[in-house]
Amino acid sequence: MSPIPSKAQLMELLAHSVTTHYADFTASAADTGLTTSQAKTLSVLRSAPASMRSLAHTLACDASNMTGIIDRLEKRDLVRREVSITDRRVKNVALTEAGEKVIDTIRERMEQTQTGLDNLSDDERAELFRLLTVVFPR
Amino acid sequence: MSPIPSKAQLMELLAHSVTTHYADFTASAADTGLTTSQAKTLSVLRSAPASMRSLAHTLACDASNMTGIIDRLEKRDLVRREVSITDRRVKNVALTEAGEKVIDTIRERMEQTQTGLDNLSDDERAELFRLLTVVFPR
DNA sequence: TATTGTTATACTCTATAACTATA
DNA sequence: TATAGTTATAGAGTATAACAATA
Repeated sequence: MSPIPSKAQLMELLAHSVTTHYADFTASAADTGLTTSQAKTLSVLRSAPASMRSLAHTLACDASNMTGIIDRLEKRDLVRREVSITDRRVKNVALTEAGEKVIDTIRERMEQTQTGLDNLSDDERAELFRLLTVVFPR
Repeated sequence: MSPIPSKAQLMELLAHSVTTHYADFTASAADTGLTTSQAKTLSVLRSAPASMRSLAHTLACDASNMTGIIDRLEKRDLVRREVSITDRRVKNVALTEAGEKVIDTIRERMEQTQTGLDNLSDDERAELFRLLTVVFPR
């Protein structure tokens, strides 16, 4: 039997995993000339457009920060602002086609880079998925 | 049997775990008036003093960044610079007693915050530890 | 009155390049 | 000459506070 790791040991390993994963994502984003925050924003928008306010909430930053981030993405034609029809105060941010391509490219690189997952069997993947869901419930 | 998650699903969950863990650490650090980079630096120094150069390497940032980070920590008496005896170009950075207290406090809060780990049995902890080691080898 | 987005401000992090003092 | 640390610089992220437009 393998020894039972202490909470501290698991935290340390998780922190290491976090750092590794984070570094991979940052590197993939940097390859396309994007910062981490910009890439995260595109990633959130990949599933659906979102208002400035909800973007700030999802990315866990102040709403005032989104203005600059979206400004820079819009300047590169990766996103566009659209005034909401139902509430003219709201601006919905949507990916352009170029924006979709960029985030898809980053995601593909991530899949190729993170080869550690390829070391797991199907059963092990399912188990890791389950355990992480327990530790980090959504 | 549980369904086998796709690589993309696992990546997404890992990203979520990353974000959660990162947010917890950032919040714990902020409670003591520290930024993430500052808290990480204290964490690295908790085990042993280190030169500016090796700190930059460990924290994966340019050496020039360490000057400012250590300046701010030193201004608050959390660390101190000591010129190396063997090589007078080198400055070893060490935690002060106050610095030790601060990082220990942050770590204690992290342990209390991350209750998700408490949801796992001993066997599950051991298995999560093993799987993460395979995915993120050191 | 409350909310959405923006602006202004100040601080921190980040990389690059040039500098100094040592080796 | 090579290396360790610093400085100068510029761009980006961050929070706070105040503001205009809209609800």
